[in-house]
Amino acid sequence: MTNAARISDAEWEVMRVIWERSPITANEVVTKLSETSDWNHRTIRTMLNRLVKKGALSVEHRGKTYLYRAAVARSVCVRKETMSFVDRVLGGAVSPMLISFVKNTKLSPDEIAELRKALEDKEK
Amino acid sequence: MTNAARISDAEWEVMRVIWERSPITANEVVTKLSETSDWNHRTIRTMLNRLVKKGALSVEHRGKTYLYRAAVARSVCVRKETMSFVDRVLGGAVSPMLISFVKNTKLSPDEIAELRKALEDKEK
DNA sequence: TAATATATATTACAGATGTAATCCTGCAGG
DNA sequence: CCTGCAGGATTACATCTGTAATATATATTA
Repeated sequence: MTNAARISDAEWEVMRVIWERSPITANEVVTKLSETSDWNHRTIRTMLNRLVKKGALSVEHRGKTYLYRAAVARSVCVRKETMSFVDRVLGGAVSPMLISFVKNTKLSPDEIAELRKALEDKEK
Repeated sequence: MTNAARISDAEWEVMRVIWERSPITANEVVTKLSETSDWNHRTIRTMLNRLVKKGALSVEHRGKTYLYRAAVARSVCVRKETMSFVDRVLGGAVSPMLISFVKNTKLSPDEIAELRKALEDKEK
């Protein structure tokens, strides 16, 4: 799927579950999402169908049930959404956002170290 | 406006112009946006109206024209959108995004320095 | 003063989204 | 063998969004 359709807010919720444990049945998705949301199972099925139609998921007939699996890489979708976010909300300016996040987010020592290293590599 | 309605993608474009130079007339918004988009002026007016209805803008009758000004602070909206983005797309995990951005974004030496400084402050 | 230009107000309309309800169908149980 | 149930397929429906078109009011100009 080179140019996947846009994934909506609610659909991201579903995709995150599927990226975490793919392949997965509709029922498993419903069960998993019940822990964190109060969507009706019909609603979840609707989103699964739409995601298939959008090409973000693929289905495989497995007995009486379908098996869903992600058809687009999480990293690709994340990157795309991030770019869109940076353009739309920040007007394309990435570094103010980075600085603001570094200042306002709790980061572990490891994460700080990794960021420093990335910056050093960059400076060369 | 404590809890403003959601600002849509296209509306962000308009809001960015208004935050930059508020108060501003509809015409000035149209002119400004013509530089970067090819929206019909009708379209822009529609968005201005919707933004007023949403409480994101306020209007003041000034002669034959209206003067628009932002009714919500940019920083508040940016923060809100950012939080929503981090939750939805990253599942709440900020640092992988930061690292990925540092690695993949062109940053000026000044920006790098500022980031390093923010990290140092953090380490204490 | 009537026509024209300009700005605002109202209406339109299709596709996306959130949120399901209803219909259909094959398998398991009585 | 018939029936209800678990799942999938189809349909629903109000809002929101993108993208304007049409209508109306007002100000300026001939």
